[in-house]
Amino acid sequence: MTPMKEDYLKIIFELGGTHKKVSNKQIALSLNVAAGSVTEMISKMTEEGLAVHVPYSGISLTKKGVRAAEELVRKHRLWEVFLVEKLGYSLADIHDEAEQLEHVTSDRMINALDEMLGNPTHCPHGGIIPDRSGHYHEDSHQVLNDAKDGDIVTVDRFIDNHDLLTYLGELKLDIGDQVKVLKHDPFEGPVTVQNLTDDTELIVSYKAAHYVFVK
Amino acid sequence: MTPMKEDYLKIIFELGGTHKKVSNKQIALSLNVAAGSVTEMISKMTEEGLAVHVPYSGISLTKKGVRAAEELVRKHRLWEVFLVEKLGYSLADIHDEAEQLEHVTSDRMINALDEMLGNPTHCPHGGIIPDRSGHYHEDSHQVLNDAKDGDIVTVDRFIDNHDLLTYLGELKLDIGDQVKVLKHDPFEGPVTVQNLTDDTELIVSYKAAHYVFVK
DNA sequence: CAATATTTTTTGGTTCGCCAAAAAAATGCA
DNA sequence: TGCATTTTTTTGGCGAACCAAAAAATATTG
Ligand SMILES: [Fe+2]
Ligand SMILES: [Fe+2]
Ligand SMILES: [Fe+2]
Ligand SMILES: [Fe+2]
Repeated sequence: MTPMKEDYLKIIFELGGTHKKVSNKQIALSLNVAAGSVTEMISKMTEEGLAVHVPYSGISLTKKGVRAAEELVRKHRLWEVFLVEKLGYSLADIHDEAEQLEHVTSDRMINALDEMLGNPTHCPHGGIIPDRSGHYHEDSHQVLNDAKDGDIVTVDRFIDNHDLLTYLGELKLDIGDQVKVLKHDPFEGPVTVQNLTDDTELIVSYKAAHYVFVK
Repeated sequence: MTPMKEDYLKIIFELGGTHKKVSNKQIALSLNVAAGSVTEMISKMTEEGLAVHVPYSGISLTKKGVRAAEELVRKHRLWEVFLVEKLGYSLADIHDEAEQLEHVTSDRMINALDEMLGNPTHCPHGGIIPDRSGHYHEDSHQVLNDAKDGDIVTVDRFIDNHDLLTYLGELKLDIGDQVKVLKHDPFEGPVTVQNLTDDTELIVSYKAAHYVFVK
């Protein structure tokens, strides 16, 4: 198992490789590699029993692959909690550091870290942390953009992309905030919401409104 | 800068590359690589201004190389403190984990970790932790084997090799213990000492007695 | 001061991951 | 259905780091 192989595994998992087939192109785009590199890496992962590949059709994970991916998500998110809680990092800076740490973390280390942090259930972006046995179930599915005008919702989870987080930070929109949806502009225009927590009005871009989960 | 290059740098530093020339063979032996691989890697490090290489004579570090090596030693040792203090690891298990972590640790991260740990000055094996600006000076130089029969000395530092630490753990010889040297057997035989801390008699192998520093 | 032994460098070759471009297959649409 | 577009796979090649074995340089020693 190598860092790049681990990243392929994790990305297939995140793209839905547990329950559906993921395309070569999606993987190539997500990892910023050429399509040919994906074909090659996937064939190795197939030999190792981590993935199933039907040529020209798509890629999905085996049980073993899913288990390994959960383990990585667990490591990634626990390190994120550590960076925020213990080292005073801000939300936008933790992802890249955790991306490195996850690949050099033994089972023993991650379990000790988990305990030290008090067995947290969510990462700082609101994602669920799989437990020791890999149980994992992302819970919020509604996206801010899907909320109707007039709805009052609670911000629950962010996709952890650095630029998005920086943008949301500037907007002062945090996890846990209650917001009232005021209006959706047409033609993929922004969503205007009122943050009830500090009573300010925010204009959230169409794209960002798809990366903010609410309930 | 790559993990392997970093390990070359650190080993040259530890073999004395700051003040003298280190041989190709020493490096190859320490890193378990072929001599040819060392020649190759060193030539890259020379191009990058990290090392100075006089063919057939030896290798030493430039100022830049020394600075980078100190940074790595600092990262390595701070992670070791973390593993013991925060995650409950034992002395013998920390080196290999720290060996991985050191290569994925940003300056920001290590400084935050340093602060979180209360700016420790020594790693769990008794080695000095260079400060933020890289100041570093290993202080104890006398080795257990050099102490004369009858001397009473304090155990100060161990070379952090897993097998050595396991052996010393079985012997119940810890850093801080006061011991009285009883006798040196001839022909590279063991050193017999009395541990004044718990009043037991220990027989320490000739080789191990070179890896235990005292004052 | 040779002759031998050791150390170092050079050479030729491997594997791993990556890429660009060509070829093949699947898909979309007219 | 048939042609064009998109996606995927295949091919040929590259750089990094490794090795084993050959060649060159240095060191030891009788
Ligand atoms: Fe993340
Ligand atoms: Fe990663
Ligand atoms: Fe160590
Ligand atoms: Fe290392």
